[in-house]
Amino acid sequence: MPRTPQDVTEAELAVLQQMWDQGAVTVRQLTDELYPDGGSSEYATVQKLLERLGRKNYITRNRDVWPHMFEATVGRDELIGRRLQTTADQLCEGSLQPLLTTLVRSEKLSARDRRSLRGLLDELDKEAKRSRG
Amino acid sequence: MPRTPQDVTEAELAVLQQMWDQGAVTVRQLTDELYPDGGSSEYATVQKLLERLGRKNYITRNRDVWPHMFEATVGRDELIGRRLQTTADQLCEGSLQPLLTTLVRSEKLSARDRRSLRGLLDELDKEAKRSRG
DNA sequence: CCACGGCAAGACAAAATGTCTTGAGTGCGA
DNA sequence: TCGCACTCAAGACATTTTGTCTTGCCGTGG
Repeated sequence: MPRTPQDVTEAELAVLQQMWDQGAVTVRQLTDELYPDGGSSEYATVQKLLERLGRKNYITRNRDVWPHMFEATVGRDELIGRRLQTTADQLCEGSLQPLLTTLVRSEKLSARDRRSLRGLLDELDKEAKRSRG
Repeated sequence: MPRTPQDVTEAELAVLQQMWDQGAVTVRQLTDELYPDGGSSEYATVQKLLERLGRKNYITRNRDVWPHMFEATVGRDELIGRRLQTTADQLCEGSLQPLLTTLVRSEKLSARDRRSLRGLLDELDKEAKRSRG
């Protein structure tokens, strides 16, 4: 029963969050944010995390500037989508429908949430009508 | 940066799935299903997985029968809910709303899907009104 | 040129996770 | 009753993951 690693680990995610907030950043910037009182070892840690994120194609590295600048190539939304699909694959044979149902049923959904969801559905209706002709 | 273990690992999940399908089961039954050509060591593996699931309170063990019978105390839906919340916590500051949006956008919802979703929302509205007033 | 910081590659340690070993306990049939 | 096969329980173990660190090289600015 082989185990499958995480798409993005917690430490890697912390790096991504910074990039989502700040756009292109250097290793130094990331280190200062993530390990405010860190020394040179933490710097190397961030380097390693970036290397791993790079290997997974979740970021790009601009080598034309000095120091190198890093940027996320995956957005928060896309990562959310991946996680949802993973959950669906593991628990619902790949179907997202049960997730949707669970979410909507979840009582944490406020009246406002419901309203905005309706709006979203309206948009989809319009879109469907338009593309249908 | 401490790492947090998974709620239910893949192997543990395989055990849970069996229980969801079959209800109360013995270690032997699980082993035969999960490791069709397995020997005595796989049996022990399943035992260990059950022990860990038990420690997390995801199953119960009936010691009054021989051999012991095991049963899931967590449902598929509940586990889905936990996973969704985890994703929300990690990527959306705990809010489920972005997950909902992502789902509705990503899944190609048919007109019927949309209608049934609206119906579900109507129910929730009614419920809210009822409990409020 | 030289000190300072960035870069790269790999070593490392702790933890997670799937698996296995072992010894004792339990019930059934000869 | 005894033997036997099966179950239970606890812990040891191997591998992988993951966060961290060490080290040596390199480029740049003073």
